[in-house]
This record gives sequence, structure tokens and C-alpha cells, in this order.
Amino acid sequence: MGTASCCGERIVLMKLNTGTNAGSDSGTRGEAGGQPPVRSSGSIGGDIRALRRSRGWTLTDLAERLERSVGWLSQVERGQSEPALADIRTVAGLFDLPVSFFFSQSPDTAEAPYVVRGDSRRTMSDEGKGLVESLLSPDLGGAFEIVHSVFAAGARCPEPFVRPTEEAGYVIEGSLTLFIDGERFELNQGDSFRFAGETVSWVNEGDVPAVLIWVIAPPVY
Amino acid sequence: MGTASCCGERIVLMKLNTGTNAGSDSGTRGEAGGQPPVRSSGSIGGDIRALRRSRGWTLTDLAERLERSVGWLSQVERGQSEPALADIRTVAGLFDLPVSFFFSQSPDTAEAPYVVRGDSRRTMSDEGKGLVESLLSPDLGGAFEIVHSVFAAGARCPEPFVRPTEEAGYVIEGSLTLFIDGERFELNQGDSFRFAGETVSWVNEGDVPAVLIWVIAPPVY
DNA sequence: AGAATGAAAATCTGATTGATTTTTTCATTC
DNA sequence: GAATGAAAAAATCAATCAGATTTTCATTCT
Repeated sequence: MGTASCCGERIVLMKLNTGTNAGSDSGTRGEAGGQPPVRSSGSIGGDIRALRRSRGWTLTDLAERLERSVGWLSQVERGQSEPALADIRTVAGLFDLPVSFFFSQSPDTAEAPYVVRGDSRRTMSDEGKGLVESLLSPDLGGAFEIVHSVFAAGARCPEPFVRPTEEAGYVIEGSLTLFIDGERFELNQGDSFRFAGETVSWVNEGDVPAVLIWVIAPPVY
Repeated sequence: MGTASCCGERIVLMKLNTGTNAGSDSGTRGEAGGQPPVRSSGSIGGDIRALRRSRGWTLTDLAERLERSVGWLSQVERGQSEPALADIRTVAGLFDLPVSFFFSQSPDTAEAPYVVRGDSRRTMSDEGKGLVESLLSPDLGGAFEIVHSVFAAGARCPEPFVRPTEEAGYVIEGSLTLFIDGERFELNQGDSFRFAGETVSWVNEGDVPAVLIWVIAPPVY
């Protein structure tokens, strides 16, 4: 486990500007048609599809790693079939997410497609790495991702990372030191930043947690 | 003046998914080539270009409204010529921005391309409308826009709006009531939301200002 | 019954080309 | 040095087609 979109661990293969999952179907809102018995979004299947796409993988790519057929995966992603627990574990491992992520949907209220309450966010990284990231959008997918990130006092990015994404953030609380292409920036409450393509790393040199809003486009989770 | 990206006043004509200004050239970072004497980004010209594009206008479209030639506008946008004050006033009017916006660049430090300090954001809307929006990214353009928005106590969106964008936000302080396609959502500190294509409006029914981070893709400013 | 497969059918994506639009360049005038 | 206008260059768009990806579905498995 122990993910970190703000870290180098996660590597995105997809090209920029593909516009692939730019709010088209991978999203949730809408859910128009009415035949399929299980909704595919805001569900495990929808998550898997969004995750797969954020990596630029095809059904075949993922099916191979899962040692399952493509047809089955297609059905799972569209909610027409349920994956076994073992499959979910494998998927979680592949995407470096806690298994709990797939079961921490917001309660199935009417507001689910639009609103995420502060106390029911889905967390991507578990404690212990010094960084806790949780999703602020109702589901994976869309043109960008908003993440609520808490960097523990003293936490440090294991190694610099580069991603084919555009990223920006805002410091809500505490302070965080960011290194962008070697340059050092001390960000305090109210400061914001943006980068795209640079080599980045971070440290929380303060003695309180740093709380940031971090936006990434296209999504990496 | 009195703009409001969170309001219906601003109408975006561009199609979705064009991927036009998706972090390609409209951005800043880089500034590689070395001939042109004036840098075009982080400058008035760069702003005008980004604004024009966010509306889906061509040089011709804007030149007509400015009653200037296309060649001249091209030069202005690339910093090879300076617009007269009168032109800037017209541009500000066209894009519904305060003239000051074009002169409130961050100080020309090394961090300018990456960081915006809390005390030197560029403000898009002036006081008095109940909504103050300021830019959290170093410049206009890019795949999305992060805005710091303060909704005064009692402020209300003049009329519902629809935009061809994907938008998400996070409540830092206070609370804001959002109407998405008729449904009412009371958002409090720590809550977040996302919508795309729906009809939206808002009110701050609380007695303190609501402070939000608001993300819009593609940019509307 | 529902998971899972495999293969055919449908859909989507990417590359190509040429026509059109948009942008840049530049010699010239204000 | 601003500003124009027209030629040159570059970027965009629509149509097309081949190949890749996804969906569907009849069938088998548990």
C-alpha cells in the first residue's frame, strides 16, 4: 500500500493531451440508459475502469495482469459482473491503493454524484508514509483530480518525481517546502503553486502537518 | 466590472474536449527561444492571448472588437508591441475584468513561474458583488484554473449558470449553499463538490464569508 | 444463478491527407 | 515604436481508413 500521488512512486504512462477521459463516459453524472441492472460508476467497476485508463492500459493489459479474460473485465467494469475478492485485492495491489478504497464509497444518497462530505472522503494512502491523500471528487475520472493531502510534520518525499501532468496546489494549513527543478520554494498558508513536467519533490520541515489541496490533470488515480 | 466565474455572467463559447489550450503553448513555463525582446507570458500580451482563447475567439474576432488589425494583435499578444492604455481598457471590458488585473503580476522573481504568494494574487472581481475571486495559478492558461473565492455573507448568485466546463471545489471556511440542477446542497468546511454541465447557482446563507477553492477546466478566464 | 470464457460484431482511436482557417512575418506608413 | 495590410507559414478541421479496443453473447464452468 502506501501510495502517494505527490510522490514518485506512481508513474503514469499515458500521453498528455489525449483528452481520453475528459469527462466523457468514465465519469458518473448522467447514468442515463436503464437496462443494465448494476450501475457502473461510483461502483467498484467504475473505479477500476477509471484507474485502468489513468494508466493508459487497455482491457487486455489489465486482464492479463489479472489472469482473466477481456470479456469478463469489460463486464466487471460495467457492473454486469462482480469481481471476486481476490481480483479486487490484485487490482488494489496493481494500482497501489488500499483495498478499503474500493469500499469507501460515499453513502448512496442523492448527493453522492455531486458532493463529498468532509468526513466521508475516500483515502488513497494509508497512514505511516507521512502523507495521507483523500479524494475530494465524488468519483475517479473526469478531466482533473482534486486531492486533500496531509503531509505529516517531518515527512519527506522519498525521491523526486516527474509526471506527464499539470499540477497545482494551495496551502490550507502549515507549510511545505517544494523543490521544482532544483529550485526551493517554501510555501506557507495561503500560498499556491503550479508546475507541469518539472522534477518535483517536497518536505514538511515544519513541526505541524501541512494541509494542501492538490489538483492533477489528467488524473493519476 | 464585477466578474464572477462562479456566476452566470461569464459565458464560454468554446466546445469541450477541444484540448486546445491544454498546457501547450498558452502556458508560461519554458520560454525557451531567445530572440523576441519581450517575453509574451506572464505579461499583458500573454494574458490577452489566454483570455481570447478561453473564449474560443480568433485573432480576427478580438481584433474586430478592438478595431485594430490582426497583425497588430498578434504582435501585442507576443509582446512585440505594446497596446495603448485605451486598448487595455477595452480588453478588460470585453473580458469583464478590472483593468488592474493586467498590472497585478506577481513580482518578477525567480519563483514567478511556479509560485503565487497568498498576498500577491491577481484578483478578477472587485469587491461589492459579494464575490471576490483571485487566481491561484501563476498565469492564465493551462489545462485548468484554480481560483480562491470569497463569498460574502448573504451574497447570492444573480442567476443560475451553465458552463461547458468541469468544475470542482472545496470549502475552506464558512459554508455555502449550492444548487446543482435544482438539488440543494449545504456545504460546510471540509466538504467538496464537482459538477459538469449542470445548471448551478449559489448563496451564502451564513453570517460569515465562505472561502472556497474552485477549480475549472478548461479555463474560463 | 451467476462467474468466466472466447470469438464475432460494434465501436473507438490514430494516422493521413487536403482544404480551410488562423497566426506570424515583414515591408511600409503613421 | 505603433499600426496596417498582405504574403508566407503554421495550425486546425473534416473525411477516411486501418488497426486496436471494447462490447456482446452464446456457451461452459462452479
